[in-house]
Amino acid sequence: MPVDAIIRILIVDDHPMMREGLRSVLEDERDMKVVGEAADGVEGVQAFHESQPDVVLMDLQMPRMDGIQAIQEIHEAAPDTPIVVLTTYPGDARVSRAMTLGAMSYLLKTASRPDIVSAVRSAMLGRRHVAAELSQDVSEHQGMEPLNPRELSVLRLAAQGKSNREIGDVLHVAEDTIKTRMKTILSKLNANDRTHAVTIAIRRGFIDS
Amino acid sequence: MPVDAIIRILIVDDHPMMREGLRSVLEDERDMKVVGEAADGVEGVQAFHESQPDVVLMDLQMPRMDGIQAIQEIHEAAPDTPIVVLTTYPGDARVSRAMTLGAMSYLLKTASRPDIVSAVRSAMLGRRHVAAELSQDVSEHQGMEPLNPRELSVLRLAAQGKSNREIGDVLHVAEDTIKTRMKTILSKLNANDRTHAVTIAIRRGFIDS
DNA sequence: ACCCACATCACTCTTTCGAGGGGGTTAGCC
DNA sequence: GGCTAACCCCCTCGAAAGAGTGATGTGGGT
Repeated sequence: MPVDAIIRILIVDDHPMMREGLRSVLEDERDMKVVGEAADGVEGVQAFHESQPDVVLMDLQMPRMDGIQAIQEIHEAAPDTPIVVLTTYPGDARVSRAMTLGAMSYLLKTASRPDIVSAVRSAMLGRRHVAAELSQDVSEHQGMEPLNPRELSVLRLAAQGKSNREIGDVLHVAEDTIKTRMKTILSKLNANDRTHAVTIAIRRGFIDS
Repeated sequence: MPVDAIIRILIVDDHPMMREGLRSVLEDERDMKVVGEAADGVEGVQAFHESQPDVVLMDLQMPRMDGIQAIQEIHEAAPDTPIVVLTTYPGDARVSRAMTLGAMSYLLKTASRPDIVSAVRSAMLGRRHVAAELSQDVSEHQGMEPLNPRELSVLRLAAQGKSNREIGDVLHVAEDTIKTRMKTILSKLNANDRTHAVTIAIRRGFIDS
């Protein structure tokens, strides 16, 4: 560890201009240095091992491996390295997942220069932080049961315009089983019908469109 | 017009780091100058009138006034000023709309430094351009009839979990009318059912989630 | 005047949904 | 052994949805 405690940072984001902006802002700080950049999750994990940063700035929504999985892999390899998520809002479900899987902070891309800098510093001190705009939304939904994997499969197929019968065929179970699942889904998401359920699930980040 | 033909640029994007990156990249070019920045559509239109740029770099998906509307207003005020859209992919419908309303080029945020610089230069020369990843998707759907305003209203209400009867009540028409509309929607979007239609419409950018 | 896109409504018929009940099996946890 | 979670299945029934077909009105263009 260097005496001057320079904070070594890895940036993972698939937008070159965003990386450019982050690099420029962070390197303006005397005690920060960007030691690596990556454009997707796979590159990110690899770059992490190569550059051994003190902090990782990570986007979600990237090609190949998404940020969630990259967070998981990096966190497993180095549980003490703080990961700061910096992304456009993808729904409370993804925020919760990211935080559960080891993210230290969660910022929106609308964050200003000081927001970013101070998030990195706070993360180095082990302080967890979630952007105010998010924390409300996340806490609103906390306590609600999340959808389990089976329910997610059913909902994804429903989103593709499949009937309960067709979903049953795909998943090799009876149509009645799908009906039961669908009822649970509607109840968990507080949805009026399957169409509403899909809308909610997309908005909240349970499934992709 | 200055003798050296300096290209004066306005950046409109709600992500400060993205603006920072763009500014840094563009100002590296000898003949380019960023003369204004704005964080939403309202600010963007205002900044346009104040700074009178030669080119506008515009994000869609912004608070207050979105990029589509801002493009429209700027294009009405100054039809000769090229507008370069720079955004994450919001579906072919929005690309088409942006281009129709006066955008000169359409880039993805995954665009690299040279992509951006050359897009600005091309735009100055009046060359229309759409990122390759998009043009395929857009041309695939071109020729297909787009949804008209009434159909959009119906679909939006369906996405909220309303039945045909309820949609009819809201729009003050008979349930049968909604059924007819819904059939047209399903046919236009090539959807199996209303749930599928909503998924497709969100993906393609006809409606928001 | 004619065409045409848009909007509205009606009637029949079949299928699917979703609400409401009722079961049952594994597997792991303490 | 109890307990819970995640699965799976069955039945009824009324309310929707969606396919098919046809009709009327209206405003804008040419």
